[in-house]
Amino acid sequence: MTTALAQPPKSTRKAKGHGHLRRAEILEAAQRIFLRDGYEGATIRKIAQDVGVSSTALYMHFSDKDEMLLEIADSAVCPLHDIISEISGQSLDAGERLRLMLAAYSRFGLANPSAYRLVYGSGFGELPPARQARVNEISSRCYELFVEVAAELLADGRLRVDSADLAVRVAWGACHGLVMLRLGRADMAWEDDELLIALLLDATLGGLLKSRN
Amino acid sequence: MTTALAQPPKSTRKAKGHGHLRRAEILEAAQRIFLRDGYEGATIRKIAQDVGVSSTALYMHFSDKDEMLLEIADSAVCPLHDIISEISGQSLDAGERLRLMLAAYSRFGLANPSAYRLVYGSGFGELPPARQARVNEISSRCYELFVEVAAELLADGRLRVDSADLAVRVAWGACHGLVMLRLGRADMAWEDDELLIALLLDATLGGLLKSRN
Amino acid sequence: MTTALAQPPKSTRKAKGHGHLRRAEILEAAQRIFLRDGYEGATIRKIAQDVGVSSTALYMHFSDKDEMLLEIADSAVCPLHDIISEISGQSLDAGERLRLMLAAYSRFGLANPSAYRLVYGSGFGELPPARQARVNEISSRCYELFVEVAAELLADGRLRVDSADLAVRVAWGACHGLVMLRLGRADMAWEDDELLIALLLDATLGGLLKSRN
Amino acid sequence: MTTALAQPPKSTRKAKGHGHLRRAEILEAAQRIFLRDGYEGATIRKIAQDVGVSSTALYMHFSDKDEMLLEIADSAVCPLHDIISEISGQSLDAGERLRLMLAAYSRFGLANPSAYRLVYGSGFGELPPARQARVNEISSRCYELFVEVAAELLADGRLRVDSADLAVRVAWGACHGLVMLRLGRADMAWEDDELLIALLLDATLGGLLKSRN
DNA sequence: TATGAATGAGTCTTCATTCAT
DNA sequence: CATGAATGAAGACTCATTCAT
Repeated sequence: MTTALAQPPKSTRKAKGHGHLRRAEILEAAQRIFLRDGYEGATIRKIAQDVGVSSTALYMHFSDKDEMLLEIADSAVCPLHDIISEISGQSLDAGERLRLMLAAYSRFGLANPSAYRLVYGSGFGELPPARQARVNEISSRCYELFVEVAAELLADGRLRVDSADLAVRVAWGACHGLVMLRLGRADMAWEDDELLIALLLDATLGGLLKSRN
Repeated sequence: MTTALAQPPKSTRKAKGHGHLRRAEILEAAQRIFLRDGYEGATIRKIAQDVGVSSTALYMHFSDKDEMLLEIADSAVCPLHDIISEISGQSLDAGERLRLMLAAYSRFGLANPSAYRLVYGSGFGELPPARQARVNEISSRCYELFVEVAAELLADGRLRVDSADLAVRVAWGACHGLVMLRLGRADMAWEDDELLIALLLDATLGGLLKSRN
Repeated sequence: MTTALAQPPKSTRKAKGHGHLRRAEILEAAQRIFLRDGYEGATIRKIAQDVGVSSTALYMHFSDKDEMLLEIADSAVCPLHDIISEISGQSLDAGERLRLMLAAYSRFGLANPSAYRLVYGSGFGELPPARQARVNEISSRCYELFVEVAAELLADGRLRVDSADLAVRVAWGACHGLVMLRLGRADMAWEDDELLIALLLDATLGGLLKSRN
Repeated sequence: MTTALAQPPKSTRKAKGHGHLRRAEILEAAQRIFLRDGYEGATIRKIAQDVGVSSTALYMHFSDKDEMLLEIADSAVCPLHDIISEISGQSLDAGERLRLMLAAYSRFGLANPSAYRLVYGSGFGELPPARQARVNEISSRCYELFVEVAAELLADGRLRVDSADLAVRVAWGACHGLVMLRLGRADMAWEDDELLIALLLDATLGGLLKSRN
């Protein structure tokens, strides 16, 4: 998948010792902090200090705090999209494909809590509307892949509901919820992740798809 | 359900000549604002102004902004807990009971976005650990009701898995995810809420419970 | 003249030694600095420091930097308006009255450089448009008094031009220019102020008014 | 008119392969921006960007932002000085000449608000004293031309006052004021500029000069 | 019990300027 | 001659919190 945002200017790597600084370094730190402290909690100063430069320096590479968020969100889901997209292209039974995609999605969420939260965990007015819209757009990219497969299933008469969107939202929602709960309630003792995923997908997809015979 | 914190001295009459003011009044305003403007957006001053007192006055009743949050979270889920608890007490088939409880839970989330978010939407380190722990405790109260019923089902051999906890987490997770997605992605066109809930529960519980015969 | 803005809350004069602080004190300092350093140069911090309080403290009394400007401007011209208004009410020949009013206006400008500049010296985009509008409104108050008299003269057929506005603008402009030049070019050696004023008014009004016979 | 500062090395060809860049180009852009956005609004970065070079590059030609200002002020009044100087050289009646010069001066101010303001609108401590002195010097250049003619008139016994300086200051002041008012109060509805100028000069010079008979 | 006044730390952002290259 | 990267100081403003009263 190609991303409009994730193209750092590949600037000449200057002498490290001198404190010259590149986008990537900033992004890295920013991601860490964004994900640790949330959007409001991630202040320019914290990020700058974490990188070891002045706050002003960040403005050389990003015009805005929001621009950083966007780029981080973007690069955070890129791998996820790639994984799912790859599965989506395999020549497997559509039902199986959807299952694998959702499993991969959930697995990614569990394995990359901060990235996941950044993209899929917002949406409650913590972001200025314009930015939220762009995050939404990013977060929709996987959704669209899901819908493609679901549409295939619908066409084959294998969906128990009459809308690919509806089916996907339910399944996606279920995965999303499990991931969020699992990540958010670290205080609970949780089963093995794979078991959770399998169980959830068995249950959900079992109810959504007609069994092939 | 009884709540440790929410016991305002209902005796004192309001509109006392001097503007004497009680916890409850403040909480009420605070809740309104917390739920409207989010955690960061709810400033002490806004709340104080809304109640009609000085910011200082709030500190006479609450030691902290966070203490208010906690109490609000507490009172926000009280009704939810009551509803679910009530269902839990009905003499219905356990499977049906669980379904109704989960449906009521989801319905409440969809109908009370801010309250829901306040209690179930945190958990990513945005709160100081001690506070998060208390929110978790609050958020666990419904979970426990769910587990009770699931335990019943397990005892009756009607669970497809060998753990009431496991089953509940999957089902709860699914509901949680759908609610969060639905609330967070206002930009998407969504089906009728009842349809979503029904579909989700059909699918999920269908996979989790053995069909009674 | 009554002024909407200039009504400080007469707050109880707290123990001076304690650092309690009133509007008036702030205004005083703000005026000094506004007038010394211009609108852009008058920073909240400078003012606060000058008063001896934190920057935050200023926001207790004024919602805005602009609000301070406005209030200062307002109170700065109040006396001027009063003086001119008083002359305007005297039972003198209209021509003489106009002359006295303009003379008083010029005299005031020369005697109160900072106040004069604050109100009459802006207008080149240094202020945000909304504030400029309000300053303009303030600065128009004397203008209107001038026009009243000029209208009288016009009605009496004593104006060489057919518009009271036109006449006033020319005369006012001339006074304004002399004041600004005199104040702005401290490096030049200037004659006695009264001589300047007299000369200017002789010349200007001589050309604007028909000589009474 | 010759200017000490404005002598760019006209030899170097533009569009030199490497983007070599000369004072003149920078000044040009700087002037445009200074005049459009005012002193505070004209930032080094804007100018640099407008020219198409890095901000750093400007410091190779000017030591300071203020140095640029000075040079711009200088070149901004050059045309004005030229016009007035030209009139001053015509073989006309001295009274008429003065009138034409003042009219041209006023016309220029009205037609070039920012340039006018830059040179004649300062003088209230917004500039560091050293800079102000240099601006004053620039702004005095027209004044001197005025005085020359007034001296002629004085020698011919045609001045109603006994000082050429005095007469000029009054007349100049009047013009200055009308221009400033006209430019600064865009909110007022103004008559035709020529009418204003004519009226002002009729009145002022009428009072200053003895009528030739 | 309540308050008006005050504060210090913090928010994002912009500026003129400099340094090593 | 020119630059990209960086900086320190400053801009207005807001926050939760704390005094003395």
